[in-house]
Amino acid sequence: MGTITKALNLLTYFSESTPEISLMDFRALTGTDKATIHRHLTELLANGYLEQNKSTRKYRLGASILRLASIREKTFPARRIVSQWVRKLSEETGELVHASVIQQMNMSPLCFHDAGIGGTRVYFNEADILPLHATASGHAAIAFGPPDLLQTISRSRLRKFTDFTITDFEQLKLAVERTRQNGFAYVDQAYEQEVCSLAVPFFENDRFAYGSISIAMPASRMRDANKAQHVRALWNAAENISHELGGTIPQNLKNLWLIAA
Amino acid sequence: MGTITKALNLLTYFSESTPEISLMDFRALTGTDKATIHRHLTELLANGYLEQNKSTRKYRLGASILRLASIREKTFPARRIVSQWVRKLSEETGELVHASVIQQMNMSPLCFHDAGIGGTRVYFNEADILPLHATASGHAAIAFGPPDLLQTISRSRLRKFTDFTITDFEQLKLAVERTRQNGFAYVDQAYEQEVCSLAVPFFENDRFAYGSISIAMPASRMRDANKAQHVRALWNAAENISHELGGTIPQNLKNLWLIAA
DNA sequence: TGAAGCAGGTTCATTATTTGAACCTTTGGT
DNA sequence: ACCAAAGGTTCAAATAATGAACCTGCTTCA
Repeated sequence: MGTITKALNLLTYFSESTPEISLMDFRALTGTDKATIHRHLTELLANGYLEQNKSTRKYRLGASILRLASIREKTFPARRIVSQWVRKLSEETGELVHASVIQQMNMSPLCFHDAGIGGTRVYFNEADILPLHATASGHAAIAFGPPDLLQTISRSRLRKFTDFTITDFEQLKLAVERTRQNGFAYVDQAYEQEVCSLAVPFFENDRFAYGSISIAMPASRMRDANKAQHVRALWNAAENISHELGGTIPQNLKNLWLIAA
Repeated sequence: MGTITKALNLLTYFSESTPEISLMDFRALTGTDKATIHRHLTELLANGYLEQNKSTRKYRLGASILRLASIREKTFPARRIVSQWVRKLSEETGELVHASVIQQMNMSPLCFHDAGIGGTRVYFNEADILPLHATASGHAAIAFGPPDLLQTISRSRLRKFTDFTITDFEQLKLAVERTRQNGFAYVDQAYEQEVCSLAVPFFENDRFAYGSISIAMPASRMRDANKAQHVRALWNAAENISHELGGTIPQNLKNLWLIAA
């Protein structure tokens, strides 16, 4: 792991519940020597990726991040585009909907929306990163994303989150194959207990998925009838998102969708 | 300059007008060897700070930045707080208003708003970083911000932007002293031709300025009458912003404002 | 009040990582 | 099918990152 990654890794410890972190906190979190951490923090500070609370000396995320986020959204408004469809889908279905993009070995959430009609709610934290092997989002990404994803995953251990989590690579390959044939991913309680989810990929080019959009719901509310309905709604959203992102659904996948719908 | 800074520096080349950059572009921009740049880009890519356009192989800002920005705004909503006052001030005065935070040797813009009533408009690019010595924002920051700022500046050359730019450190010290005594900064066409600006600091603690809020206007529209009015409006905005950020205006500065108002 | 404890921050010799010239590979144009 | 240009990789040389030890300033408690 290079120095850059080590430094950037420090930023990932911030979250809604942990907005400020001290030097010693970082040492406890990372196990690295405090001199090293301090130098990394200083450099991040100098570049505006962190700010320091002058009285507590704790660090928080800095203003440079906002500047960059603003540039990205103005020039490649993936979040804005995706979020309107996520919201629409959530309001139509009454379930939690989220969209995530492929990042290395994980799915990084772009946005989510919970219309929250039902009595039980699925918890979702935008700051969390989702594993590829244990979520419908991830399966959709593996099935329709960059072809090297599967191979990359094969080199790492598959963490067990629940009793349903797939931890065997061959089984994962089967699940991915099923996803390819169905044109959507379905994962049942493999990441969180009592939560199952559906997902389909969206595209910013005409080759590999850029990310996926997913409906997560309490297992108790999942019926075959609404499952088919949800999948159709997801396909529709994915088509619109891909179009607005300047991408297209690959022909073979599109055919699948047309036949099934 | 450490490796981290070199890598993060690559991100600063992105802007609204340059949303995608290729490896060779980077080489031309930085002058560094392409192997080095490539490794840096790969590491930024792996951490989601960049994404790669699969067809052109060019790089663009990544989704991790959005995630971090979202966390920062949820836990320390400086931009949201500041932007409402910036907007209000712009609408009241009909001029361009912007707020920036102190970052190392520069001011990093948080947000701006241009009510655009006048025939001539001041151009403002959110992605640009403002020099401390040549802008009212900067003078306000030096005068009321961390005490080491002046010393840091003394070690670097003061770049000449226009014929009015202060390039002599002693002169800058005088201008800062004047700013301290007035309780606001006034800079006349020192950064851009025909643009002059007023600025006052705001605080997120009770010691040193966190940033400054500024009105920029065509030199032709600047009159002593509206200047006094603008300064009062800025003071009011700075007081409100500081309060919402959890900071307070230091007593000596507050006295100045009370007497002058 | 003053001594101890602790967190933040700094130094410097050691060590490991970054670096870039040269090389290989892929892509796009003619 | 070729060439040129850009993307990407390798490996010895050089430079920058590392962490134990040290310093400093703040808080706490006898």
